[in-house]
Amino acid sequence: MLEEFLYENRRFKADRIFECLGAADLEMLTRSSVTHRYKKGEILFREGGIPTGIYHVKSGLIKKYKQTSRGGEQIFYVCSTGELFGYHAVLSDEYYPDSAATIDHAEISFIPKDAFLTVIHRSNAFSNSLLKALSHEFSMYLNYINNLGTRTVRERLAFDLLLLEDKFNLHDGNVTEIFMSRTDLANMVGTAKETLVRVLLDFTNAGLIAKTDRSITILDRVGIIREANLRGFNRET
Amino acid sequence: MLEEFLYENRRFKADRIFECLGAADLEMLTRSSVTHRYKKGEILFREGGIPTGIYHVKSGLIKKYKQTSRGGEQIFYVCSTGELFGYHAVLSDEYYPDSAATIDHAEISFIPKDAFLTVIHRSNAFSNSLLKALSHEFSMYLNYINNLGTRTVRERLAFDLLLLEDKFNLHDGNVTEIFMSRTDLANMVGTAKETLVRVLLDFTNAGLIAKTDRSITILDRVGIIREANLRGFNRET
DNA sequence: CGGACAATTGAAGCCGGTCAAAACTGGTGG
DNA sequence: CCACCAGTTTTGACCGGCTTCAATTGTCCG
Repeated sequence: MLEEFLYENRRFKADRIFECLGAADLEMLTRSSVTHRYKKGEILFREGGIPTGIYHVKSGLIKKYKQTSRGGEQIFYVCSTGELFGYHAVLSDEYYPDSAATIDHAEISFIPKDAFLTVIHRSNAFSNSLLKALSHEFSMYLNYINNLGTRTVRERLAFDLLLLEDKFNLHDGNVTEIFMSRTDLANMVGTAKETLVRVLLDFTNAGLIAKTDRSITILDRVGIIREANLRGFNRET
Repeated sequence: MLEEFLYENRRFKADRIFECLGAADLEMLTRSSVTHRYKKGEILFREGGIPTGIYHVKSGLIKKYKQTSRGGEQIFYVCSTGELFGYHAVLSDEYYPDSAATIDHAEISFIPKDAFLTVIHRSNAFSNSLLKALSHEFSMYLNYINNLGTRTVRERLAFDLLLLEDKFNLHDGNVTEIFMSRTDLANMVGTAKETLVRVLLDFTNAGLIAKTDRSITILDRVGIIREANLRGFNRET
């Protein structure tokens, strides 16, 4: 049931979305795309900016966030290898409603807006595939909202650690170290840095995790799941 | 800027979505739809249920909500006249991720899944129109998440009152009374009934609103906007 | 070896949740 | 028409999770 939930938290895997495309369309996309390397903390786009294309994560993690009134940032999603992002604004033909930045070194492809839209207008199958994917995404955000509105910091942190472990795991099957600054993690959980640190200490003392300054490793997965208190989270028949 | 935000909070207006349809497709939808009257509190569909079609609000208000772990409900959207709902689950071909119930008496049309999907597969223009609408919806939910995660109960309540006034206003241009139970309102703001009542009292004492038991009227719109503290809410250049 | 930044710890205070009980409302049947 | 009941709204009191402010320690890097 946790696995099921983590699955729900993966958005557009490019492979899956693109697989309904014919060879010509697929080539058009790949041919017009450009790949770049980014350093930690580079901003790909900002709230209010004009979208010019969509992004495809080759490696690394990307945080999607929104500015808060007090100057902080609220991270509401983390993209990992294979995921697409930045497509909402292109599709709705509006300004970006959020910002995106790298959490760490990353390699990202950029597909220009025109190519993307052309393919959409050409292929109804692609449109429908996107529709399905977008609709699915909603249930994910609903869970997020539920999470944010009804759970304690402790529960949310436990949950986010599981989620991040999953995201970081995608690189290779063995390492389960979570590299993320305390600030980013706090912004993701939706709490103050100080509170985050204290709960992390709790978890460490309870033997649930180990933290080596800039990385966190889950030692007792079952224990963390217990802390996340996922009862009644998803649809329970 | 508030207006702009309220605009963002309107989802699928059926008229706008359907206007790209040809006569044949449009007729197929209207012909196969059925309209019913519902009493207050009737449930249209539940979390985990199997979707069989989409809904179109003729009159009345509908709450969309998710069950919380402690048996409460978290309202994350209110549909008013003209809006469509229940389409996400149909599009993504999954179980309902949320529930929908009437807030008051309502009249609602039901369009069977098959008819809806047939039209989608037939019309690329319709698919693309939906894509655009769905994508737009995301920015709305992002704002909602931002709201929930970073603002006080007081601010959220003020904001939700403005939003509800807008929703209730759709019936006719003059009345701006908000009919909603304290419980529903609390669930919408994301707080306890008791807290909600206290803040409402505050607002009343400050002359911002008037409450006659089951209804609330905004007296000082500017004052409420100030309480909502919308600075830096949306994209600010 | 500093200097800047990140992480940690401490202490105080408030927002908001929870529990419990009273006041009020509308609806119902005698 | 009135008394009563069930559900909702309101008020009161208490407590605890989190935020905030401030200061200290730790760490990376030029």
